[in-house]
Amino acid sequence: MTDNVLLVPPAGEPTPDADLLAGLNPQQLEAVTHRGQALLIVAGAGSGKTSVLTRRIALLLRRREAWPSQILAITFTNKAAGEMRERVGQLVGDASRGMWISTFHSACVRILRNEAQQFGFTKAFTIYDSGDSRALIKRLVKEFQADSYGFTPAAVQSKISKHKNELLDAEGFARQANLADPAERVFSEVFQAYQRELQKANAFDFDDLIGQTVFLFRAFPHIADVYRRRFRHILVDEYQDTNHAQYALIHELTRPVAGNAEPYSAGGMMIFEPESAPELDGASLTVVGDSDQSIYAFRGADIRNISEFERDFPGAKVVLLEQNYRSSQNILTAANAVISNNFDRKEKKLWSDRGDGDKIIGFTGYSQHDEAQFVADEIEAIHRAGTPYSEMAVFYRTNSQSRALEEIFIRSAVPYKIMGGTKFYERAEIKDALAYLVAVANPADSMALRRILNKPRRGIGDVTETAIARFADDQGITFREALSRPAELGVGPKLQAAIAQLDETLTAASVLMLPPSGELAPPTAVAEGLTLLLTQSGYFESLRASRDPQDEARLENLDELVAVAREFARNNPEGTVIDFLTEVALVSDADDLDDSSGSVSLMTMHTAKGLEYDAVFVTGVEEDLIPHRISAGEPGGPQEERRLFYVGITRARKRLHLSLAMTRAQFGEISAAMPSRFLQEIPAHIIDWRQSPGDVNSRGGTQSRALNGRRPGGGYGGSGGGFGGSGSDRFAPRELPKSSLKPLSTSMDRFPNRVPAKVRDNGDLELAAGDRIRHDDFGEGRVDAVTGEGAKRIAHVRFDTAGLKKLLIKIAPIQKL
DNA sequence: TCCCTCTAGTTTTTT
DNA sequence: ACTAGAGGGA
Repeated sequence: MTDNVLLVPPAGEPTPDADLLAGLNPQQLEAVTHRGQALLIVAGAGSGKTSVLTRRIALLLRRREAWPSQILAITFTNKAAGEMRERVGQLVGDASRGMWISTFHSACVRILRNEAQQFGFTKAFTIYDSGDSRALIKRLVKEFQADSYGFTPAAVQSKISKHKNELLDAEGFARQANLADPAERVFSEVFQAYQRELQKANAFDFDDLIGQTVFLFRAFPHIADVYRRRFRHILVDEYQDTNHAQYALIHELTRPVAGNAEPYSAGGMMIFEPESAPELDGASLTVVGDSDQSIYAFRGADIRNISEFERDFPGAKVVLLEQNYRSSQNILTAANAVISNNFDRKEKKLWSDRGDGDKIIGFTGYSQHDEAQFVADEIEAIHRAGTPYSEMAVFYRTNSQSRALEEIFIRSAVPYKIMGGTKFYERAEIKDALAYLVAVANPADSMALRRILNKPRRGIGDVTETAIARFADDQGITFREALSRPAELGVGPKLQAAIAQLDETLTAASVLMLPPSGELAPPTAVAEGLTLLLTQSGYFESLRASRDPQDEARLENLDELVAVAREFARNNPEGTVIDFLTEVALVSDADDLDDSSGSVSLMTMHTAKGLEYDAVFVTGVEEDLIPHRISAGEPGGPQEERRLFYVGITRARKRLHLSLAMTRAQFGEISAAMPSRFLQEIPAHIIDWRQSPGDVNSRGGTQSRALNGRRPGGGYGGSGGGFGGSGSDRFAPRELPKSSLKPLSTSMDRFPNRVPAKVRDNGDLELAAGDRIRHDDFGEGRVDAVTGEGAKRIAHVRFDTAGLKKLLIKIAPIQKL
């Protein structure tokens, strides 16, 4: 550690801090100014917790209660960390430099890089993302024939992850495992082999980053003490989503420091203690959270961490923030009504003084595309009324739901951006390129080497790969070292040449990116090294020569990656390959949100946590989706789903739309969907149904199972819920027309907005203002105007019946008349 | 070793 | 509906 490690804050006149306390309500004020060992801020959605957290930090700095280097703030995403850093910076300026504001994972990486050599790793360790560890586990499952015990790689991976989150490592598991059970024994073997491979590859998986840090602290108390002395104020955001390992980490860090320390070395730096060092109190801990927003139990988050905080930290102060500054009252009423159905929760009611606001808008589509069309139309209408696209978001439960939305958005020329889904860094070509970098930065990582061995095609297959691995084993050298001795591998001359070529390429890149000790690589080294690797390996060339049209996009993606590397160099002039790889490994979906892009954001409700928008669309509000089918069987599942829905609702500032479809295609099959039970938990009078489930039922002529199964004894409109139609259209079961008994398939043909699987291409169809056109779904209309260029030309069409629409000329199902 | 065809599983959420 | 992976043939 190179930063200041002062124990006593510097003396000095406190700077006026009235601005930091201005505009806070009494509870917020308390949360900002309370001083003590432990503080729990129970912050309902939209209650200004980020503001409270940043002001609390700013006040500590402004009043000279702490050096920046004594502050550790943990957030859930890198984006949240960046935002917090910026906001603290705005309040106190340069004084904010030197703070650690990061995610659990980033903070642990930083610690591990300092201390890795203490337990058999090097500073250059790599981080395996889930895909990497899955690949490794897959190999091991095969090797140990664990599949014959019913273990899939996915199952093994999640089991290992669960244990690690509980701080049970491979050895620990083996010690307490029931070895009489062959399945358990084979799992234990795979677990141990997995851990050995990681260690051999000088790599950590995501869970290890946290778990190994805790083990490090427990095994080497003097190292832990370094960090305990350093961090005097620890703040944790989204505390309800911490898992056991993270909880343990916080506990380790907030432990008091024992006296009489010996001189010791840490992070390569000698630190001397006076003989009779006084015992030091544990760091002051502030956690912020809301158990109603706990949505990560599936990955080990333990709600008890927050619900039992007061027991864990006796004397803790608890502050409750209930006033909501984000949403209008109707939205909050809906949110409160929904969440109050969860039993076993502390009563908490959000309230707002901003008035009722608009009603919640409901819509039921015939199909998912119909639903998507409603969303697109509504977005256009709101946009025309003056709300920028970037202030709108569409949420869904599962990533696969984004497809239908995307198809309709493209056709309707709604600018959108999908967060998550197939992530940039998970694309095969990007992973390949990164594997090249890893192969240089961390030669111990044979996984990376195996990945690039035959990319591009070099004629190196399974047989040759095994030969290399065996040679390495026999000689007691690494996989990487084996590559530099091709002649001894016992493979043909062609293969020898190919291997030698790869070896040369890696060596050349290594010279460029990792100059001999002491020397600093130039900032551009990473981008240049990457280009060199991809060029000299023939990777670029093979893509360019390919006839596969997708390879063009892959080339573009790689260009993008090189650009990312350049950008990284600009922001981190001293950043190494390792730093670059670390950053890339730890970015998440929520991180690359670009608010200035002028696009509507599409994302899962999980990704939406912590964000807010003027207008929010929660789509697919159906049984089996939210709550998701799989959650039904899990203890606490439906309750967690309800919290997830609650999170979705509370993201909206002014306008909330809840939509669903009568039918939904999944696995290529169309099936009927039922309205979600959560819909009925919202008071009927605050929902304005543009088209209620009842409307669709009677008008569309489908006898929907959706409504059959749901009818409570007293019919709809009973206590506190139900699907009121808009006005006179109110749904009444007895009004169902006879035609409603038609088979589903017949009426299905009439469902509007079916989207063909293949994208249509109108070539360079020319349209001008005044032209008449016909659209497959919307009928005839007149072109008002044409905007945009080339493939992105957009026709603004006034349809005779369907009204104003924007269409992407190239792909819209239209004909000129 | 590569390429083609067939099959099976997929879609819960993620640092 | 789609895709990754397996398996068989060149």
